[in-house]
Amino acid sequence: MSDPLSLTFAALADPTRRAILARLSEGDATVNDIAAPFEMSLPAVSKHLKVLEGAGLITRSRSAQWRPCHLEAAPLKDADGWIARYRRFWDASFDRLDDYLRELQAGDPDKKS
Amino acid sequence: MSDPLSLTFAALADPTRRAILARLSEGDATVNDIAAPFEMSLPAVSKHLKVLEGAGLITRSRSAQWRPCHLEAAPLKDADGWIARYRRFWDASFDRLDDYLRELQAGDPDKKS
DNA sequence: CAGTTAATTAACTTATCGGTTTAATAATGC
DNA sequence: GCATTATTAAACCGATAAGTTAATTAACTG
Repeated sequence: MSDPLSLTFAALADPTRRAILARLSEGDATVNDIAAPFEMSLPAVSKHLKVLEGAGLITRSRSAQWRPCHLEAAPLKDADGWIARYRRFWDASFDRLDDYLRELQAGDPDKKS
Repeated sequence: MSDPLSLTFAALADPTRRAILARLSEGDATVNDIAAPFEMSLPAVSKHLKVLEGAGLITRSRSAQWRPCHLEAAPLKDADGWIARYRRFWDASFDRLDDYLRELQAGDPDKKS
């Protein structure tokens, strides 16, 4: 029933899940590794991972008895795309034209750095 | 109990509330104006507005018996700031240096946060 | 095989969410 | 004062969220 963007924002609306994504931004990790810093049970962390997976923010592979988690940024890109339309409200340098140009750049696969 | 960022993402995790913000991005509006496009009761919309207000995404003033709603983008800026750290994962043109330069550009013009 | 480690599932509790209908508050206009 | 309009509050409901503990699955190891 929930659209992808709602799933993404809902997944991000929890500090534990945001911390998990931050951890994964430094590299893949197993469930136990991910759970270690948190003062909650392993099943609780497992549920958070399920929410993140449901939102497409992580994927899980299998390696023996471990299930390494991997960050998937595509939904974050979509969330960013939604927020981008409001940038002009907080940043004077992003007026409508700038915003349009930025979206062009973001959507263009050629790499001009 | 919820931190501001969680409140913001939770508020965005509903298509009705996102549509309300989109409407307000075109100008202030009263509750009835906001509710008109939706197939739900007025109290339901009023509750959504309360959630948005609780997240700091809107403010409400009073003008006679109307309560015009106004978009407040500051929490969106914070949400964007959180997501920004992941930009390098989906956009090759935003490597760490580009990201740093972007934040400089975004942070300089108005220093009100 | 038995034992250990990794992770998930099941069952349950408590709280919050998103909606409803009905009632109340607040301001305007006659 | 009384009716009308705008908005919120109260009470309620079903579904979902976030956590727990206990049990289960899955894979490795001696």
